Order: sequence, then structure tokens, then C-alpha cells
Amino acid sequence: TFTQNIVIHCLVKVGRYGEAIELFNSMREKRTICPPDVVTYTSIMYSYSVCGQAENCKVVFDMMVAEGVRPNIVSYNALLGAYASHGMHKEALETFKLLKQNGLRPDIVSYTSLLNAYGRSAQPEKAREVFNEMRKNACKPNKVSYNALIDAYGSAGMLKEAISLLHEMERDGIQPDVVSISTLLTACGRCRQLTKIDTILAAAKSRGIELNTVAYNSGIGSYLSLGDYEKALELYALMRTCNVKPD
RNA sequence: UCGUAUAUAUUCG
Repeated sequence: TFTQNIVIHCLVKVGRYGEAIELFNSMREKRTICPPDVVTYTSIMYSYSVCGQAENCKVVFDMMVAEGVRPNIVSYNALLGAYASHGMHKEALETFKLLKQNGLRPDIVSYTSLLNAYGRSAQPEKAREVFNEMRKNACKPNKVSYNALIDAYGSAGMLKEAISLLHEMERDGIQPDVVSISTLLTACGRCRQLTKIDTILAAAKSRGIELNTVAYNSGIGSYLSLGDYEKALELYALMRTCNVKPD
């Protein structure tokens, strides 16, 4: 079972989902030799999540329960992640409640996924509530949690709040990273505040955060989305100067 | 890091 799980994991990572499911089904058929365990089911749930098939992710989750394997926190988190990626906050919240009903404690991944579900459905205030609840339950938000909340505000047009989280995280002892910066650069375009791009680039520089390709793309994309081609080209030139590869 | 699974950024059809 352990060996097969590793193979399934590899197949999923390289995008050979059909073969992963084939192997999964063969394990279920010959249950006496290598029966699927909680990791097997969860890996398959994850593969459906990656394919954007939240419904099938839930089907496998139910299948696991029906076949006598207890979902653990990672299984619930995989389902939460599938819902979150589609902004399906209602289903995500139900899953979150269900996990607690089954005696499991939400961990940082659970909270961050639920937060993200609200962020993706344009409900930054609900995302903030989840963030606060996380702390109340002695679950310290990390870099990923902060970045997800920054994106929740940025996607909702609340650039001020997004930027102030940069300072809030530092006060909390957490260093912003290139994802934080990239998220904010994207937010500048969505919030139509291109003048903040320079502010954010300066903030990155002063913290020693090196921008990568995605981060430059974010900034250039923000300029382009509002038609500021001059600034877009300028940023592209900076990217070349810094030896960051365009894609 | 200590044999396998889960959460955050650019592309908006």
C-alpha cells in the first residue's frame, strides 16, 4: 500500500490523473493485498481538486467513509481546498463544521483554506473573521495565512487594508515574502491605484525581498490592465536589469 | 529536511 501510494502521488504530480485513478481502482478491487488507506483516498481527492472537480473530490471522500476508512484532518483539508479554489464558501464552511463534529481540530491549513474560500468569493470581512477565529483558537497565522488574507482584501478592491497587513504581519514577527509582494502588485491593478506600485516595490527592496518572474508579471500586468504602457515597459526593463527571466 | 497525502501570488473565456 505504501509503495502504491507513492506511485499515485507521483502520477498526480506529473498530471497523469487517469493512471492514478486506474491504480486507485485496482487497489480497491483487490482489497486483500494492497487496500487503499487514508493516504490513498486523500491523494485521489487532491487529484480531483487539482483538476477543478470539487464534486468528484467529495465523491471520493464519501467513498472513503463508505469503505470504512476514517478521514483524518488532511482528508478534510483536501476537500476544503477543493471548495476554496472555487470560492465555494458554503460547502467549505459545512466541511469545516463537519470536521469539528467528527472530533478533529482544525489546523492552520483548515483555517487558511476556509479563509481562502471567502477571499475567492469576494467576502474579505468573512475572511478576516476566520483569521481572527484562528488566533482565538491558539492557531498562529503564518505567512500563507497572511498572504491569503492580503489577497482577500486586494481582490475585493481594499488596497489600504491589504497593504496594512504587510505591517501587521511584521508586528506579528512574520516576514513578508515574494508572494506577499506579488499579491499586492496584482491588487494595485484591481484597485486602480498604480501609484502604489512604486511604494510596494520600494517596500520589497527595503526588506531585501527579491522579485521573481511571477512578481514582475504581476506588476507589469497591473500597468497593462490600466493602459499604462510606459510604466509597464519600465518595469520590464528593471526585470531584465535584475536578471529575472521573463516568461 | 528525518520513507507517502492537504493551504497563499501573475494568465479572467
